[in-house]
Amino acid sequence: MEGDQAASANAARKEETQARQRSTIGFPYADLNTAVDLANAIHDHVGSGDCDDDQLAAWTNQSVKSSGFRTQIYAARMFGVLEGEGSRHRLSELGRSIVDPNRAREARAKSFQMVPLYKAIFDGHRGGVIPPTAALEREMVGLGVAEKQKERARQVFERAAEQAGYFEHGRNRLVMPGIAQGPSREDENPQEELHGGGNGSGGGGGGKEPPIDPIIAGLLARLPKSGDVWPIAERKLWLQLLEGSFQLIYKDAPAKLSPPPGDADYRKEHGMPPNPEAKGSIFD
DNA sequence: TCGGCAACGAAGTCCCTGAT
DNA sequence: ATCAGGGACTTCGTTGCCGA
Repeated sequence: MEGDQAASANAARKEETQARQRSTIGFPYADLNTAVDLANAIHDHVGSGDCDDDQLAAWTNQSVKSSGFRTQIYAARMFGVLEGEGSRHRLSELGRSIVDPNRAREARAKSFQMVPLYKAIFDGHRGGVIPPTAALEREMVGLGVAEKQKERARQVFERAAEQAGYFEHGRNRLVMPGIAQGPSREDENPQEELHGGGNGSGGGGGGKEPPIDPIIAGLLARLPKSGDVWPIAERKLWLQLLEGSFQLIYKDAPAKLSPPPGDADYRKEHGMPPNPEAKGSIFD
């Protein structure tokens, strides 16, 4: 009996474990101000030198073992403010800028875009209006945030955007704060500059528009090679994500100019031959 | 000496709860 | 509803042991 109970407990536990989802895109669980606080603590005590967990925890009145402290360290590294190996920490170049009142504004703006999730959202809504809460959370899930973390991710995102100055033109608009734009390479891709580069598909911020939106690039990167096995269900999911991304990235034509024609209507209107394969949606 | 494997610890992540 | 913090869990890299 006890064996049965243990077995069912194990089964339940396994089920629970399988339900547990991990995010596939990086985002911090603590906001930008938290990262700046850690940076200030290091700057105040050792300047550009390094310190260890114990010291940093003591300076910020925390316990090394608390998960809160670890979350903050992780966030500070993700914002590109701190760097180091293991339990040693020091200010990164960006961290040194962020504790300098003359450069803090620019550094905060750059830090915000060090986070892959935030950069993807920023690039996806450049010059446009960000969607309301529920839609924004859905978008985050689409970008790789775990379903159960979407709310927390959105909350931290909003705080960080506020703290980095991206909401200066209203909370529904993500606008890079006005800073003197130099020709430096760091402006074009701060993430590569400070982390020795990722694998490139998400890059392309800064002055120029990227040739392909990072969201689309991310989806393309997940496309299996020709000849690989790719189940129908997964293909549909991929196409749905692509469709959602298009809605997110591209503006629709003004209603007056473009009534929503069906494929047949559209072809007729534009003098094209009828599509022999037309059977409704691409998802059919 | 080398390769396989298990144990262990650190880092990263998720979830829950109490406070505001 | 949101925030803050702690506990618990998963993942991954390292280390040590053992047999070939």
